[in-house]
Amino acid sequence: MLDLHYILSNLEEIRENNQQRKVQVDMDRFVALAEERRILIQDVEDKRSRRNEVSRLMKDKIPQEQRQALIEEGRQLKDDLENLELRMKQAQDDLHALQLQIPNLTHPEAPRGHTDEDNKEVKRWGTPTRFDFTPKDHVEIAEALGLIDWEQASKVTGSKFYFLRGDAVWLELALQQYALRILEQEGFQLFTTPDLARRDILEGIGFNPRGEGTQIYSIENTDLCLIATAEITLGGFHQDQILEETSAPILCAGLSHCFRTEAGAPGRASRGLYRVHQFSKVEMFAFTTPEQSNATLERFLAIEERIFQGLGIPYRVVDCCTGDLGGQAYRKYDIEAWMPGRGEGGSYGEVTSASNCTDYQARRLMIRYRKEGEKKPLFMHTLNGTAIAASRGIIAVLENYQQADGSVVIPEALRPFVGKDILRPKTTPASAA
RNA sequence: GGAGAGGUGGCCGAGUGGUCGAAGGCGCUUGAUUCGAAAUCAAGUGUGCGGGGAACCGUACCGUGGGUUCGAAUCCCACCCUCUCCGCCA
Repeated sequence: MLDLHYILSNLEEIRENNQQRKVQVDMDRFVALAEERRILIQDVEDKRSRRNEVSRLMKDKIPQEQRQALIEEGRQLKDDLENLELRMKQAQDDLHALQLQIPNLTHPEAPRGHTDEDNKEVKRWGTPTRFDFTPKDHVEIAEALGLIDWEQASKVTGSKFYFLRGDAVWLELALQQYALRILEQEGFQLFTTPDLARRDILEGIGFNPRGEGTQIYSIENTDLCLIATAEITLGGFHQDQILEETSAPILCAGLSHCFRTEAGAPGRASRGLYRVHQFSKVEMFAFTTPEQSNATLERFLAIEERIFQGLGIPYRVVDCCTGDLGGQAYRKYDIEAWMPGRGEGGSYGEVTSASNCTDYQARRLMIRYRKEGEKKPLFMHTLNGTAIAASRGIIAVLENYQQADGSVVIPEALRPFVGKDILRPKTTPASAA
């Protein structure tokens, strides 16, 4: 959410930005509602002021006649207020709803464009893995190794769910541990977070849990939702707090499950683990001062690169264009890992995403800090970035490290956590079914 | 899940209808004292919203949402959360 007064005094900039970001908001209506709200607030406060005055007069001993007149006036004020307050609240709610639709401002260097095809590749690391055999995709590899069960999952939960089994369990835990170890070294506080959060936290972070096409599962008869990312719980952690400037940047790493309905995201390049309803993820989150946030985004990207370089997985970095930023982000970098089994002859697939949300989330969640010499508390900046999404990490490992005989070599960095160097197809038929 | 107690400012804690944005204490800031510090003394010290160039003025906020009343931190109702005991359970 952007600041109301900033919007009103920079209308042209906002209109232009909305257009760049492919978001349509009726700004004329916004301005009209803002004015209506202002007038109603003024009316309401005038009435309240008189009401307080009347009650102040009445606490002293006064002639019965005067008292009766004041009581009458008080009753009248009460009726008037009831009506005015209702209209004020309506105007406020309507304005707020529109305000939420207005996307964040955009970093001046973010590429302009409409779709992810306009994202700008800023870096490549490694070269796409070459094989002297025809590489398989992770679904086939996992099948041969007995690592993922889709069929039984479909009975239990329906499509786009899975059971990891056998060594895939170690692999998933290994990826999490590997990432968490690095983040601890980088000075992050580690968390495992709730997998659910209240609706207003989701909304504060910028998710819309209601309505058609929502990505969010809701829990019936409660105000809780399954989280789509630990960004939600970590960001909500400091809601309504005023923090010390000296504590910034606050770096948090959270492990959680992530749940996504994936409404309206069919087929395409979403085979296997690529797009699923549930996965586990280690997420980075930062609360920073405004001066720190740009550098912190670069730092997040550097950490993500460290993680994928450590795994020896080739990747490229893209600077996301205006149309692909989402509402909250001021700037966003994605890492796309090389996935040999993806598409025809392999392609890069998104594995991380790091965003600087500036004060957009903090304003909604009231996360502030006190700056030396400033009277008013200021909004913090928030950033989030993927350390490792286990599901896509598994894809990248299986596909890049597959061998001609169907086995998969475990990347050096993961071996201490997996407890083995190589995953081999079972030579004897699996007895457990 | 059952019984009881409770949720007040950065923290502790008083307050049962108007004199309460709220006593007192701690903390913090500034000043006095001191060579300096501690101790002591004095003053200040919440947030949002509206207006204003500003000083400031108005308004709201005592877990959340409703209600009673001319007037609610205070009375009533519902919900949420915390603590203690019991039950259940990983």
